[in-house]
Amino acid sequence: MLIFIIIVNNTLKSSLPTVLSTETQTLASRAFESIKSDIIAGRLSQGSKIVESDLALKYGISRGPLREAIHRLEQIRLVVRVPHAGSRVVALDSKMIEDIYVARECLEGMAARLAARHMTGEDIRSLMELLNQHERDIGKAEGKFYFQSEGNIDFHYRIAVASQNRWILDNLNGELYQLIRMCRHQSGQAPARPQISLEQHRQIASAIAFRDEELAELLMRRHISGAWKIVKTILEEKHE
Amino acid sequence: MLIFIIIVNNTLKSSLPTVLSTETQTLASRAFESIKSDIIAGRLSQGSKIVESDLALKYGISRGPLREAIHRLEQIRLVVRVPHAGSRVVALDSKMIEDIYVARECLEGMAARLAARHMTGEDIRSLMELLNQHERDIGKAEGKFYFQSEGNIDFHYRIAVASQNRWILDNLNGELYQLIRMCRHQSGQAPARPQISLEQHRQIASAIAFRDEELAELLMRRHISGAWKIVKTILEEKHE
DNA sequence: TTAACCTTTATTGTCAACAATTATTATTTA
DNA sequence: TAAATAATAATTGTTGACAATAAAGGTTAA
Repeated sequence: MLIFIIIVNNTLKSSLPTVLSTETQTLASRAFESIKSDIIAGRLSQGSKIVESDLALKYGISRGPLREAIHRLEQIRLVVRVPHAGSRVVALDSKMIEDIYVARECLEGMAARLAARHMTGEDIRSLMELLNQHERDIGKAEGKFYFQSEGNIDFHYRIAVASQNRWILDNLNGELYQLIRMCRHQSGQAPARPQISLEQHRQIASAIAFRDEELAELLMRRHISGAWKIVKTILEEKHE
Repeated sequence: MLIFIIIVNNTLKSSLPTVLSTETQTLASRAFESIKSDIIAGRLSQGSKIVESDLALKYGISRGPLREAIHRLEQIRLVVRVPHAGSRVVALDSKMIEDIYVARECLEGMAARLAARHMTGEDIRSLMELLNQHERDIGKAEGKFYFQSEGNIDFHYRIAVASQNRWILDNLNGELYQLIRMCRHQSGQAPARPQISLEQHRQIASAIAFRDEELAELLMRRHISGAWKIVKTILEEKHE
């Protein structure tokens, strides 16, 4: 039996499922979660080879459930696998990151549109409150990119949930956000322009409050393509 | 090393990977393909329970690779699985089909935009030729919904490929198109308004040829949301 | 008769050994 | 010395048996 302890940070309550961490019932699930966080945090470095027996030993389980975990990691694109030749941690290059941002742009744009359609008044109030919380966090925890970064994803996650579209939600939460996190953990953390980002979030929330689907989608798409442009320049600088 | 063989049918050359039939190397892959086509064709009916040992016996393999096949089917959403309780073939309800069409709308919209950016002159000529072929097919094979239906997906597939975005391509080709096929195979085949559909495809191709990204995306989104409206009315009629 | 509990059965989860494949190294030959 | 080839080692794919869990059915008590 394995017990997960949920640490509630009173200054920043996160609604992300990563934290709630439903006490997983099967060895494969637990291995999946462990390896996933190892990859995202960079403890398993990009492009490094994954040997089944090694990892099985490391986690104290047999190769069966570990294989299942790897297959699931392959699905969410944290691992690439070639038959008979083994699997490696994904290596994110510039093109791949661009693809991720472009996919996010259209999916989250649609999510914002649907959120404007489906969110209840209570949902919207709660969303506004989250943004206020973010504002306070920015003031307090200057330079603490981690919290800011998670808070950022938190906003986007709420929109994705509010879309009430399982495909969109699963894609964003199951694959794209993970890779964004991974990307940040490695390339010197966060984009770090919290005020601008917060302001854009406020505009999106406002459009949702006014039930302006068109505008909500438009603003979200701009917000994300803008984020990509910044990431891109950072990557290009780094490349020299 | 893996070699793809493209079989060219002279009356209807399909660029779909379903046809190129990569000679799969592993038992799990073969089982995956077999079960997938069984589900899509309705030989495994929606919502029916999947018992590992039964299927293993049926395909003459052991439970190990069969489990892997089921996991992969779960990823592409043809199967839903609950831990310790087994897995069932997905049961498509109206809401789920709507979600699929909405996801398609934004992903393919973006794909059309990107196609307008990336397609070469040769690509565009080939696309036009495909549409001419479709026109001939409509004239010839009246009522042969299968060809029309596959031809329809064929057009969309080319756009997705031309987007040069792996996420978008994989999502469409790996998950959404499969479910659309499945949906058609069951609910009395095709939407059957080939001329209108063809005309809309022509408009999209034209926008791509003019490198009008904005228009290409707009037209594609209309095309798909229009298709959903028709499917929706059919479903509602059927429900009575 | 119904509800709770226990027993049985069917099914999934896990394991360790075996087979097949690929990568590596050593050896031979030009 | 370099290239090609064969032997070896490492790793993945596959199998059948065993353990754990959940569903089904029957039994007992209120």
